[in-house]
Amino acid sequence: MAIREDGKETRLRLLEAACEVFAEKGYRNAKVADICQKAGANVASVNYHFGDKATLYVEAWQHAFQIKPEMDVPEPPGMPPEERLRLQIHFLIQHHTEQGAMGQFTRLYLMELASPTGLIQNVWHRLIDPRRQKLLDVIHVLLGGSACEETILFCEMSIINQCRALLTTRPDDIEYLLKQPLTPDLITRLAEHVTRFSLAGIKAVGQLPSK
Amino acid sequence: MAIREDGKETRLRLLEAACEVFAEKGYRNAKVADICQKAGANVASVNYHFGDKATLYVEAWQHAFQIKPEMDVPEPPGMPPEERLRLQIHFLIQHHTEQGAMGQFTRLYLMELASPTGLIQNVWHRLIDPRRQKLLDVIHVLLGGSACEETILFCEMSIINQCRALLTTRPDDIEYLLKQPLTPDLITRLAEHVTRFSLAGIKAVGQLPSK
DNA sequence: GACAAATTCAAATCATCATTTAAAATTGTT
DNA sequence: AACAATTTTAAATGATGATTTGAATTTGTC
Repeated sequence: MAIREDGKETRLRLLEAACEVFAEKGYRNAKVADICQKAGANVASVNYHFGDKATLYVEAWQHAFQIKPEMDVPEPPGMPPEERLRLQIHFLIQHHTEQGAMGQFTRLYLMELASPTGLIQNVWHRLIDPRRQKLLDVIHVLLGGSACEETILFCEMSIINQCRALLTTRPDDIEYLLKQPLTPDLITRLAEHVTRFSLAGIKAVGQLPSK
Repeated sequence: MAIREDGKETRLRLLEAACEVFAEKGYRNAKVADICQKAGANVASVNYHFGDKATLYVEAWQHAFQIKPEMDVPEPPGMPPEERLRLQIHFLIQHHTEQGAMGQFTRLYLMELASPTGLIQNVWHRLIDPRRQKLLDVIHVLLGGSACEETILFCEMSIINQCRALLTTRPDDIEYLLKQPLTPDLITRLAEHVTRFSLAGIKAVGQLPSK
């Protein structure tokens, strides 16, 4: 019986192409044809290897997450919470312009946050919740421990939504809003701004009596 | 020569239905058929009265903005900048769940911010810039006057993107993220959070040496 | 009431994509 | 080399939605 292995290569190329295209366009706007072309494969290959576009999306997610080790934000023990928050924010904001697996995953992640497909419900908890928990932990510490859960979650929203913007807004519009070209340096400054802005925000809402 | 006027009524119903549907679904996900059904008109009427979906979108924008007077955030003279910022934030966040013309325009506006169509470039400046300028003014004052333009624009992004989230995130996801049902009361608390968070953020980045 | 212009309507057409099909090509095994 | 399972391919099919068409219908004017 013949057990060919060459199909697995195509499958892999499809996964990688899918990551790129989904990360750039989002699920809805990504065309199966584009993915196949980028992968150098026939349109029918998506159906052959994955069944349909939705399944390809889910598998692309899982594939992008394979590189998990380098995905994690480094957190040396003893690092002050302010610094941990800074790292997480820079991580979210900067990686979306980065080449490589890490940037790709971040783009995929923020894209799903921006316009959720609901297709990865199962995958989501396993992949995202641990990362989310880290952010919540830092916020919790920064709030001073006495804050109610709602406050923590509100702060999380404030931070995530500031970070999301870079992804969900067209580059043209960002340049129009900020009145300057979107350089890596600008992104760094923006990350720094979001950090300071959010640190102060957290401290401020932490001083209120919790409900 | 006959000059019938009854067509104008249909045109108006189409505009109002278009506002609602576009505001709810965004340009891409809004179906011409849905708009027509809501307006009680035939599908062909969009073509007859407006030419195509894109033109209908632009005209819906202009229509939604007709109610301009009540659109403006009230700003009694002598009101402290903190209070002016609070009003603007509550305005942005709360109106998107509100009935009526004001809420509709806010939804349309935030929806275009969330996924820009690029169709209303011409309309945008005339309609949005004055409103945007008000927010920038308040931020400028709160920053203490010595801040560079980039800082002002960064703060604007921070605030707008916090407000956008409520619109660009599916209600289900908001409830999941915040772990509670999305009631008007929750929205009020969220608006209050964004206000405090942002006020502190602005004050903090205003104390840095400007570049 | 009859006419002409304006408006509505149901159905047809187009365009865009995802998905399926069935034939052709390739690979591993003998 | 021959064969069978696997993979690729071009072309067909389907589904969804926007747009167009041309025949009714309605309205204002005479």
